[in-house]
Amino acid sequence: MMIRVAIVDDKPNNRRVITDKLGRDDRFMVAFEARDGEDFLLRMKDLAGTEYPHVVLMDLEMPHVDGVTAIATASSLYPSVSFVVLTIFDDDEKIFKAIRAGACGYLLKDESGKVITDMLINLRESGAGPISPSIAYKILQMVQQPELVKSEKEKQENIFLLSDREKEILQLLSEGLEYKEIGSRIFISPNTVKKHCISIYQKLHVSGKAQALRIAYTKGLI
Amino acid sequence: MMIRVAIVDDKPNNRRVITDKLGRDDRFMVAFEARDGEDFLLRMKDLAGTEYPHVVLMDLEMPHVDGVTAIATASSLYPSVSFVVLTIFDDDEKIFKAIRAGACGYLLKDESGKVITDMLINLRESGAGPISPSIAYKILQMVQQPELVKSEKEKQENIFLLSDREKEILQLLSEGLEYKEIGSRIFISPNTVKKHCISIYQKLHVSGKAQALRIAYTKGLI
DNA sequence: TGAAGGATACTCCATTTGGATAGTTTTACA
DNA sequence: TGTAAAACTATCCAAATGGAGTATCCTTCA
Repeated sequence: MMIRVAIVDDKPNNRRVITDKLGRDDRFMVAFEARDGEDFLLRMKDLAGTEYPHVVLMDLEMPHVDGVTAIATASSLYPSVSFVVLTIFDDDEKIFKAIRAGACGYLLKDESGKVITDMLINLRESGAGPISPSIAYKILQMVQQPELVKSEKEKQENIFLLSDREKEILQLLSEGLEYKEIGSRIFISPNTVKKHCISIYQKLHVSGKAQALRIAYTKGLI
Repeated sequence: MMIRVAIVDDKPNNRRVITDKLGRDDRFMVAFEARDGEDFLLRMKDLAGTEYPHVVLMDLEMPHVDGVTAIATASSLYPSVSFVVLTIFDDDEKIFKAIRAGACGYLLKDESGKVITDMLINLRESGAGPISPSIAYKILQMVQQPELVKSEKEKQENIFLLSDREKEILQLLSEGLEYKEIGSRIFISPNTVKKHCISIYQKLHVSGKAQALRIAYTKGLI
């Protein structure tokens, strides 16, 4: 059975390129094209359940109703339809919003025709949504650090007026090295390492390794 | 420059297969092999920073110390090293745990040699971790169902199987208190505090306060 | 030119820590 | 109710740590 595909993109040229890529493969047929999210939702309303596309290739930035909104609406109304983002945008926020809206795949437009068709066939056979490798890695990072997006915690590296050497020692200290290990790593005497450590503790107004490391971690010194 | 790869798998035959796959490509060299997580952590300790592998291909189910624990420990201790899971397991929980532990990629063993080498080259060039397509889709679903991720989020804190008492001690240790101070704070003997600390170090597979605190901070244990 | 601060190196000393070993009590669970 | 796990206590020893003091060499800057 042929896979019915709908294409939603505001650029006629983009739609034509995708249609051509799929047209060379007789496992696909383009059910319809839409120029934006609103157009897509209206066309879906006119279809009977048996005419729904299996897959919708959806651009993101479009007039009237954008891709994320269209996916959020349509994935609820038509749960049997798979929504795959096909766009040039690869920033974290768009990826995140599209997935949360209900996209089951995310492809970049620079993927080759064969990669796209292969992944769509696989979607049909195994249910696994198609995802471009670079997008997959960004999604992995979202799982890795859920509250990451508030990046850019200002490194106040110099409020304690540590010298370069002292910052270097502090870094090595945080890696769990002992005086003698640090010494041999940067070619100075363990005694000197200790002297640096004591200076660091004084500048940080702490007494001991653990407290110094606490400040280092929480203030972003390392 | 060649990419140094370490291979961690308890089956000698698996290690040989991977070594062979990489051996045909002169962009790679196998830095060392290890038979389990414990073996891997011990071998890493003996290396100088310049000898660290760029990438570690890690199986998950292994005796002594499993892959997730090894990644959790080593990704804190050696932040410059990339950890890629290479396994036959594709169940959600293993994937989730490995990613949260610090894996930057997840490959299935049935990937061809070329796919693996291509993705490792790409990791080197773009920093994007290699992810098998079917795994990528499962990760996407994790983002889609945040409550699932959230309920398992607490497990992150327990991948090292610290007891409540040990977590309490670790918390106090991070505040820079000494054994006797911790003891009087929670009304136990300093000797007991020390015993707990040593147990913590064993469970975290580290030797010393600084390394334990590093893992505690970077893995969100405190 | 001379003061100030950084980096280096050393000594002496008391304290803290890591590691091993060997127990007892308490708690949890099957 | 028995057993396993966790929590607690204790002691010994070698190593690492922190604290203080002293000293030389170098660069920077007023």
